[in-house]
Amino acid sequence: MSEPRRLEVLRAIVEDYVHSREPVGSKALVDRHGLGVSSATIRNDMAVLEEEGLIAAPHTSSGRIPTDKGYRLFVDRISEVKPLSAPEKKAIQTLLEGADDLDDVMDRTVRLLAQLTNQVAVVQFPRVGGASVRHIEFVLLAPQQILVVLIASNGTVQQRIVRTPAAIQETELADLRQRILSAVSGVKLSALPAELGVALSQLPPALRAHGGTIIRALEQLAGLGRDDRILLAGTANLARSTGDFPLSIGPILEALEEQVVMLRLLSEMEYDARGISVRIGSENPYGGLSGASVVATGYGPDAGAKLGVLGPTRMDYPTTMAAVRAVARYLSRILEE
Amino acid sequence: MSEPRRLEVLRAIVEDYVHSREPVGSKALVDRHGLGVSSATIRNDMAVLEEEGLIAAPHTSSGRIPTDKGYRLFVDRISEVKPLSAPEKKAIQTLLEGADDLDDVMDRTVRLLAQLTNQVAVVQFPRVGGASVRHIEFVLLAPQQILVVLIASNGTVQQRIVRTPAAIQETELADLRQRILSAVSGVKLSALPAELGVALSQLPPALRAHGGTIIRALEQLAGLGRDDRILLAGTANLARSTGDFPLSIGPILEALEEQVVMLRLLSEMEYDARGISVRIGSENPYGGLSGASVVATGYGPDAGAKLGVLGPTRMDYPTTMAAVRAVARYLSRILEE
DNA sequence: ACTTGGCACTTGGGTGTGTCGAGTGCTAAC
DNA sequence: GTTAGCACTCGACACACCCAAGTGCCAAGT
Repeated sequence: MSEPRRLEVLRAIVEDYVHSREPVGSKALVDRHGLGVSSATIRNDMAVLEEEGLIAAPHTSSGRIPTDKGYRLFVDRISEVKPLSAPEKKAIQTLLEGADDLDDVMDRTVRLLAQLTNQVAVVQFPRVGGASVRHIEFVLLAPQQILVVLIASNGTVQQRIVRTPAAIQETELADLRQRILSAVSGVKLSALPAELGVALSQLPPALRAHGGTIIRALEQLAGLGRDDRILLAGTANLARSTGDFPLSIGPILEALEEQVVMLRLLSEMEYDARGISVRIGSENPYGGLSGASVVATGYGPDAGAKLGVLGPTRMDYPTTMAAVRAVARYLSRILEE
Repeated sequence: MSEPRRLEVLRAIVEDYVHSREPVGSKALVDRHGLGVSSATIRNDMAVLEEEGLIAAPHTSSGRIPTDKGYRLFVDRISEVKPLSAPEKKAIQTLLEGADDLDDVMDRTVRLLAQLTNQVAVVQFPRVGGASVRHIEFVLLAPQQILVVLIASNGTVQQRIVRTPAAIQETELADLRQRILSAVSGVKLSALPAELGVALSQLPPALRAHGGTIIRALEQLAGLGRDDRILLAGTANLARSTGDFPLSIGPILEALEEQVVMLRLLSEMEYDARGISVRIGSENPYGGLSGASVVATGYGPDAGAKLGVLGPTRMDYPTTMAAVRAVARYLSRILEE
């Protein structure tokens, strides 16, 4: 009863189950995969695998299906990420290169990923934390209304309209802009709040009141910037695989809709040597997502922003992982320019 | 066999079916609703209603369910929009007033609507077409890179970064801004392209090249503004009512994901005297949405932007219509300030 | 001209039974 | 450590059956 063969059996079970959706028995295994042993031997192997908690039988004397633990072992030790085909790579590249806007790039990416994997795709907007301040602009819209614009070095633009308690002069505003801009130009967005605090304390008292209002707005722009936005695509793919999910897909849709949940989910993933993170079924922190798996990875300069897909536990991990990795790479490259 | 009673029967069938989900029979009708006649009479009425295509029997000798046509008659002639309860109104108001940002308002609105109706809520961002130009700003980010910002009177801000073929001076840019702004300040966004064309032709030749680049960007900002964005909430509500939809919910999720489809859908709705538009089942143009009904209305100054909910044909129309109308009103009021 | 009671008929759903096939676990032999 | 064989277990399916709900229609009543 050799160890390598047992792993081979597990791999075969996973692969068969993934594309038949049905419990797989010992006989079917020896038929489909040319293992050089008889079904009885496989049965013995399967008994051991079951004892180890890697596979389970839905009911007495039916075939076996992989457990979450079984998938985990499969992903970690058995499977190999299989590279995408050349035409696929080509398609990814041309599609992403055709985008003009950052919004457009992200939109195309998420759709592409959904289509490629036939699952729900999730991408998080690039984090602005690593970017720095490129420009700041204040525009007086009305005596007590100021448009505050913050442009980051990665091309993202944040804006917000604030009301000031008292009227402010155009010249006064220009002065403020000059002072604040010179204080924070080139500063990393993550360090912006601190620098703004310093800048505020150095303002002449006459400018303090309005300066405070504006600086608070800037802090918000830097903080809750675009990096807390996520994009979804392919939710319809969930419906196709009804039955793959133990419960209904309701809780999953709920989770997807709650950006906060998804953000936490993505940020909590840990990355293995291959740079891809997989959360399988019950490994997911949020209860509604047991029965679902998440395959994600980081992208961009410091891999700070995340992107990934969500699908049934019974998913084709090698292909999915390949697609996720490939899309992340191409996206990183596009964003670099 | 009086006409009024037949309508009463139809109403009773719709109401019963809506909250029992089961075909309703003649006996159950006389029991639950105190119609002063026997079940045999009701049967005769139902036979007529069936002949008129207002109700149908799923199989021989089972109860009847309303057809799309039946719902239509119900909505048009029988039902009354029932006002929301005072606490509900209060809740809407306080929730919406707590928002600070336009984005925040829209986000709260769509969630609110989903929760109120237990269905999928859709809101379209306010149209900018009716709004006018409040301010224009050009920011020189790099010698050949200009940030173009367009602020509309309704508070929406559009921005875009354009590259110019040749370097441009700060002073030159300020001059351009001055000329263009004075030409289009206060102009309706819908009329902006025309006015920009005039402005361009009046520019001194030296400014033409850069001016053209910038003006093209402005045109785009005015055109494909925020009004083509929609927000969704409550998709999980679809899952709860599996079985209400003849097919799977897949096509519906697909349609919801395609902003273009939803935008067309919303814009094509026609509004009756009550100002609320209802599309029932097969009345929907897009095939994937047969089996679903849409209740929508306009909001904002000229009711140009739309908002509504999507749910199973078997929905509680009076309550849903009331909720949609109420939310639209409160939203309009909030946006006015 | 409606309304009503009565009755025969239809049908989906639930239940119980029997059969079939896939699959297991175990034991004894190789 | 592997294999063949065998008894056993279930789920899935088909079939028969009955029941309750409901209809359609007819003849009688108002």
